[in-house]
Amino acid sequence: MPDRKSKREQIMKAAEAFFVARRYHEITMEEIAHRAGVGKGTLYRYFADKESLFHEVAASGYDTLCALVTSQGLGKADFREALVGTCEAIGGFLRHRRRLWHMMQMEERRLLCRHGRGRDAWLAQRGKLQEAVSGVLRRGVADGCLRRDIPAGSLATVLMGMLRGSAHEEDPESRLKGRQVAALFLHGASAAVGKDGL
Amino acid sequence: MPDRKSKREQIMKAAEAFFVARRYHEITMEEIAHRAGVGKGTLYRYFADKESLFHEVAASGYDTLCALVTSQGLGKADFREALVGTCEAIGGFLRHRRRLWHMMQMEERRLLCRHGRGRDAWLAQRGKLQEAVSGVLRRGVADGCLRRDIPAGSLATVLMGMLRGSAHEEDPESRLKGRQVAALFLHGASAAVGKDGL
DNA sequence: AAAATGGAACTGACCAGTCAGTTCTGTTTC
DNA sequence: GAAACAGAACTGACTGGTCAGTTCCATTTT
Repeated sequence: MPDRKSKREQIMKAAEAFFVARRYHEITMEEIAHRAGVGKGTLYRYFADKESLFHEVAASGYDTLCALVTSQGLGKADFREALVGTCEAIGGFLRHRRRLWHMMQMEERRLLCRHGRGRDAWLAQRGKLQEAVSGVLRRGVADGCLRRDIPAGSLATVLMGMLRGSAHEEDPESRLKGRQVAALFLHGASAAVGKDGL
Repeated sequence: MPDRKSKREQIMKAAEAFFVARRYHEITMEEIAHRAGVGKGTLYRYFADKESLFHEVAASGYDTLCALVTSQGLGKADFREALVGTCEAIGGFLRHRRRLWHMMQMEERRLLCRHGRGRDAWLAQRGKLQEAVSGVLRRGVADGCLRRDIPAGSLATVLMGMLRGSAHEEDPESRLKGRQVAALFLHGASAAVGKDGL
């Protein structure tokens, strides 16, 4: 039945379910083991300790997110399509896996206070996402669609903030769609703008 | 010397210093007591337990933030000034007290998973901030400066996201000023915009 | 003197991580 | 094909340490 790799994933899945719902110190390894359907000792055959397990689950979120942006954003030929794709990809992730995102933030905070390999590896992964989004925007600059006075990196950070903000909205009615955020990002909230915007 | 109220603040200040730097379970009440220059027993004369202490520190962040927006944003007569003031106030807070903000996020997550008075009180406080920012924007709508097709509340959420995003930028060089974020919010990142933007 | 405090000592709950013993799986031998 | 074997994978009871919260009393403050 499940080979080694899939058992690892099975453990991570169980761990994620708990870690995203409660705080680190409120989760016991026993619970995780139980949910994963393995013995407690088995956890330690796959992960060095609780901290590593937490870290790996958090880090996996970046992998998912990067893959999404790469396929939905960088993959598109037209800049506007790429922008909307990026917004939809990131927005969807933030909406459906909000708690995982929060877990990533917690892990980030922990790592950034420290120094060394763990910190650098994390920053590298975060940088990859930043780079992917910036890549989409740089194409917009090259196409003459985006202003040149603000670096693409800064624009990317702001765009991601907008997406995070709008994903934060509880009420699905008043939550902006990816396309709307993209339009807002492009043309702003000023009144002097056509309805559709893109 | 210090009266009851100021000793309470002294404890909260010490607690904040620890809680923003490490995780909940990594902080001991003894450390906090020591840093605050009080006995461990005394902590429990001011706060019911560790959880309450954490909560009160986190909640105090919202008080500060609301006060800032009210004075720097809602206080201004002209909409554009109010917008810039709001951006600078929130941006400054997020930059200088980033870790406190993060602590607030953690507490929020904890409370939103639950039900009852704690949750409602927190949402009320968060609502006050949202309301303050929306208030500034509603004035913009009334003045005809802002588009009417998106509710002020949604615009406020997006604006706060932009501010959070730009405050997140480590490098002070490439970090956008409050005024720039305001301009970006108003007119977007599209190339068809004058340099200054406001 | 009454109230508040510092801080040491204590208690009981809790849990990460360990390890001796068990089960599973694949291989070799007869 | 079955018996014997090897060792990897797994298990869960156990241990040692930690820490929140309490209690107590000598000391300070009001």
